[in-house]
Amino acid sequence: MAEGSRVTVPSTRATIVDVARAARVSRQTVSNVLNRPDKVAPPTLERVRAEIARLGFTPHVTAQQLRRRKAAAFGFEVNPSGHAKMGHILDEFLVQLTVAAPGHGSHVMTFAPDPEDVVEGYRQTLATGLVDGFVLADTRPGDPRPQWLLEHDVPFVAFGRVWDLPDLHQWVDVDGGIGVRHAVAHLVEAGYDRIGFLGWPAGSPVGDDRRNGWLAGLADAGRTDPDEAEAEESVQDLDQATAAAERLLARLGPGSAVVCASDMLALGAVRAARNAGLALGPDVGVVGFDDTDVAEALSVTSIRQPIAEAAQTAWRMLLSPRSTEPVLLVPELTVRSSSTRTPSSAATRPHDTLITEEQQ
Amino acid sequence: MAEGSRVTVPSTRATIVDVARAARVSRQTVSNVLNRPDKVAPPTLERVRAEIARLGFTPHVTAQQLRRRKAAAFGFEVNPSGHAKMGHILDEFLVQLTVAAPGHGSHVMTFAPDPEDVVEGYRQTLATGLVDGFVLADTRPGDPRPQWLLEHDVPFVAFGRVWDLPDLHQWVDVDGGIGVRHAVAHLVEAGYDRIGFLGWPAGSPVGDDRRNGWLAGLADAGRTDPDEAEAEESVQDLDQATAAAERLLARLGPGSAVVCASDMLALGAVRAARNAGLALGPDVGVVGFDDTDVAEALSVTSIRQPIAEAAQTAWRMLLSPRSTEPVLLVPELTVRSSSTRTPSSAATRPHDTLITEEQQ
DNA sequence: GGAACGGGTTTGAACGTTCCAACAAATGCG
DNA sequence: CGCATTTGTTGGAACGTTCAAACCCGTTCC
Repeated sequence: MAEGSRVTVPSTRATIVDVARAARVSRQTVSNVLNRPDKVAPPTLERVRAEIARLGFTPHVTAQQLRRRKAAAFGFEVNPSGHAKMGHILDEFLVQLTVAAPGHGSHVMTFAPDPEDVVEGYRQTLATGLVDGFVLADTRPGDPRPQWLLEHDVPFVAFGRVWDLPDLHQWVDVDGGIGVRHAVAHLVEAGYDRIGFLGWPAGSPVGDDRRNGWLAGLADAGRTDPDEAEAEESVQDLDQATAAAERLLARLGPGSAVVCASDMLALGAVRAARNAGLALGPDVGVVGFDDTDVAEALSVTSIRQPIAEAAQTAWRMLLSPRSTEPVLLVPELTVRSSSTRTPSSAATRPHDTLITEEQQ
Repeated sequence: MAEGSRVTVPSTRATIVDVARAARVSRQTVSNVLNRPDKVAPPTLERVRAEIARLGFTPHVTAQQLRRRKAAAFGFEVNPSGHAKMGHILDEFLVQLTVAAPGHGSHVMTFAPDPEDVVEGYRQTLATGLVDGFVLADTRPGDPRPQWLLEHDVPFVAFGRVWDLPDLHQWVDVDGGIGVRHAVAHLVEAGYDRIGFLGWPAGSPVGDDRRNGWLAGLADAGRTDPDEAEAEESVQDLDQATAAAERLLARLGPGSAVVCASDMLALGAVRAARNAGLALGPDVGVVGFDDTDVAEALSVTSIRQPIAEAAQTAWRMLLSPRSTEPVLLVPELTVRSSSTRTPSSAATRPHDTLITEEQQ
């Protein structure tokens, strides 16, 4: 073993053997220091740790992956066309997943979908041994991925409900319905008379969820017969959304408010209010969804999904036994001037702990 | 696919030795089939390939990484707070980087910044052996990362100019200036009289770049004395942006147009036009930057950065020798009704190849 | 006082692949 | 025809780590 004679040139990274030699112990003891410190005698422990620090040794994760036969990494499929789909919620989710990863001793590997077959990208990625499993996002009814992963015994967790498999509990989602419900309560408390809903046509699970939250919110406030609602096909067609919001506001009358299923729809509502010569906040209340930069720029109150918490929950589920329950997180309301009736009440902070006000 | 049909118990994945045994050759020959097919006799090649297909063998990348002493993966630092900074350009860049990765035989690993020290996250990530280098984004003057990576001989490429190291050519960026310049030309051609600029205060490299593009565009059109410009501090404060746009439009007079340094500023310009009772397109032209969903929703013409191409270029630079030149990509203009003076000319497609019209 | 125990440490082997040197057979050359 | 060269293939070793079992030695137990 004359390999490490040249002490001066640290051209190559320090390995566990280098540390072992320096601390006058065997490789395995160094390994134990790192992985089972309780099994090592205190003096030895200290000596080895000193050498680790001195040599700046960091374990070679690739070698660990090979020997341990697990990657401690999970794959996340990015969607190249998803630009307009779920806003940028999924981008933020990926970021938060990455941020939370080290805390769970893991990593995130992104990969692109196979254009041919949905599951093929997953099969390939898994076969490389670079990941132990996957974090799914953008789950939808008819999604073949959960079924396939279950069949092949691949660990995974979904961000979004897994609609087709009621027995599968490995998912986190944000309870949009309760978010809207709280928004309605907030608008009632703020003093708006009637509270309408601007959403998407019935049929989409997410959209229906939010609409039901609106109905529940009205029921909470003792409104037995629902206020008006309008539905828009496209999130992008702002002109139609604006027109729908105009009709909605006309029917609701002055002093009313509109809860929207997205910030883009809220932008339509804001334009409708302007067109009708109504002041945003004092004359008409507007609440959006997702708390995007648009809502921030327009100073529109918006329902914010707790993405960081969702990412944490995802890791917890991934790394814990299958017995977990699904988790529905409660979104928070970022209150801005669009839901403030009077200038004086702008300073009044709601006491509901679920509602936070943005600090400027 | 009878890939792993129950010939034997396929509980464990097929390895290169399994293939070798089945094809009655040595491991090394199988390895050669995969890596240097030219060195293998045709009959053998065919036989081994058949077995590879039959057994559904995929090389274990982790083992390759260890033996080859390279990961064929690059790290990308995600920014948890960057939500509002560069729009969602960086999110899209990460996606496109991931999409292009397999074409270059590589992968992308995301990692979070170390809160303490900027380069520490890079040091750590590199030490694990999980990546060979990095793709930097969001470079700014004074950025310590390029210097450190150079000193430690770590391969990297930057998306965004590397300001402090003029001799470093390992970067791709989008030429915002020429994008604005083309936008000005487009507006001139569309028949707008005076063309203003709504941007950020002087001092930011990106903002100055775009403003200079505006000036260059005016010069192209033979305007020796520049039209009016306004600068806004914050991209988010839409009310101030709107007010600035109102002043700008008032000074420019009817039939003029405004080029904006961001889509959010363009939103301010759109509001200003509405407030002034001017029709967007016929009465006043507006062009935004980044072609976000806001621009799409408002039907605002916007300058789109060629992110997919930037990602491709980044990979090319990473995997080629250091001798490459830096690359400045030319953005495209997505033309919408906000820069169309007359209804008839809406159908007219500009002949400039750099300008594309969105197909609906 | 020998056997059983147990904490602490070491050694051999393995994870799945590629590098490297060696080798056998076929080919070229003088 | 003998020898050098090429072509195709092979086996040993190594990448850096952890698993599994063995080992050493001081205690405890009957």
